[in-house]
Amino acid sequence: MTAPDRPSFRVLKAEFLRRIRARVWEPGALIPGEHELAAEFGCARATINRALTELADEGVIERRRRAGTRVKLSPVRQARFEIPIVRAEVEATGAAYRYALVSRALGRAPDWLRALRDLPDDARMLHLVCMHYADARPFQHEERWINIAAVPQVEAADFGAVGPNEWLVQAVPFTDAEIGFSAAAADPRLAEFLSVAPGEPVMLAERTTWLEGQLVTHVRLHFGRGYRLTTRY
Amino acid sequence: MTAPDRPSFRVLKAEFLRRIRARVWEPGALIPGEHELAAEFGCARATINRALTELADEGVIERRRRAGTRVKLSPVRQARFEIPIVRAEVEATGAAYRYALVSRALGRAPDWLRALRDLPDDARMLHLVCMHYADARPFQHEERWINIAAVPQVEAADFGAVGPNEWLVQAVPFTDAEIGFSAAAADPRLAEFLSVAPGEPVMLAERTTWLEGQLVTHVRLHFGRGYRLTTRY
DNA sequence: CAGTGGTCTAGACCACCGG
DNA sequence: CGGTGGTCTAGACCACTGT
Repeated sequence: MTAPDRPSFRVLKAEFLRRIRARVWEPGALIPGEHELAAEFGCARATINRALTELADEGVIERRRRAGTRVKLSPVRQARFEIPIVRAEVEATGAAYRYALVSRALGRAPDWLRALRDLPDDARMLHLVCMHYADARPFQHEERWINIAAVPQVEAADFGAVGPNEWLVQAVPFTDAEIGFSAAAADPRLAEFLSVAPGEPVMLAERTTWLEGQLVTHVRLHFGRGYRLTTRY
Repeated sequence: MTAPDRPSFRVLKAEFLRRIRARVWEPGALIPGEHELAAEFGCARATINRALTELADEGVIERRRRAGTRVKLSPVRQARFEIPIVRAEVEATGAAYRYALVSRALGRAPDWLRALRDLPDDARMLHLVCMHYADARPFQHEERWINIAAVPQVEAADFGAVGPNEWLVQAVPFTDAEIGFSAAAADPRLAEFLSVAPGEPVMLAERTTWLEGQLVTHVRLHFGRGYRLTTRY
């Protein structure tokens, strides 16, 4: 007989998951408290807590003070997608990345954007349109507004060589963001940029980012044919 | 003067993020070790560790034993999307959920699926087509294959009342999964199901799930007009 | 108001890995 | 080899909330 080691939190997580899968702990049921589990496994409560906290974070169980821990009835599965900068995304496919600036203009925020993000009437924005290519193939069309009040130094950047995405990442890193993906039809202008047929379906990502509550940028990204957002979970 | 409280790990996370944003800790640079930070903030090393571990988990910093902790050069931002079951997704919008089975048939796996997921030639599958509605509006068209070898009891289910998604979640919970989103054009048959124009862009999700390495199910989900996958991060 | 989970501590041991 | 982060412990205090 080998004396069983004290279990690590990974072992505990796996065991708890096994019990849930095996219906030892049924959906909706209360599972034993942390003290009880610590006694059962002969480990510290903190170790049990770490395992359960991570399972809760993953959406498998639900924990509430006083009420205890329950197996979720309908587990909310979560998928994590990495949102890299375009250059990295293109280069990861083995293709050469090329960037081109289409237009650059200063002006007021368009009405829809002011309404969407609650901007002042006179908010000055830098409006950029650019293209990203994988080898010679159009990869992504980018239309972006940057809030000059939030990033004053952007006026000095010309974006001829470096794309606004990369520029912003190094100038204003680690912002809060909201992103949405949908399917859109390529209008004739966009179709030409992306070398697709007019009306062809393309993936559209819209992202807004803030720093300390102030809008930094809003961008509409249309992807070329065949783009697929994928992950395991 | 009030004596400053010992900082919580949340406070520490915020402070570390502030230092990174403010370039006190520059991209690529080594940050102080845990012992040093614990001394600076007058708290336990475990508290520092929790804050840094979470930041590493979020892709902001990179940690390696012996080498220390560095601010990531190109932060890989991650977005988390919740993947609920259809019923919950529809009901969350305030609409009434309705489900309808279109067809149910036993047979072999189609060639493309056998090739895609490396199934044996004679793998027997249950093929299902069904629709999900939000009030009277088509919400999602579902075409699914279920591996009978993995879920033998599926042969007894008729799916007239309960959709295969919900049935599987309660029969085979917590599987591994791969999911991909793309934009597709509605073919005439699909367009009719979804009440969209033929050729209109719709979001397509393809998901494959396994249990202990064995394929459980593969499903193609086409969403109705206006579907949007969205999150903050 | 009592019992649950959430957090922190001070210390310890150890795996890893760069020099 | 030695210093870093990774993990665990035994205990403590506390916030929250169901009864």
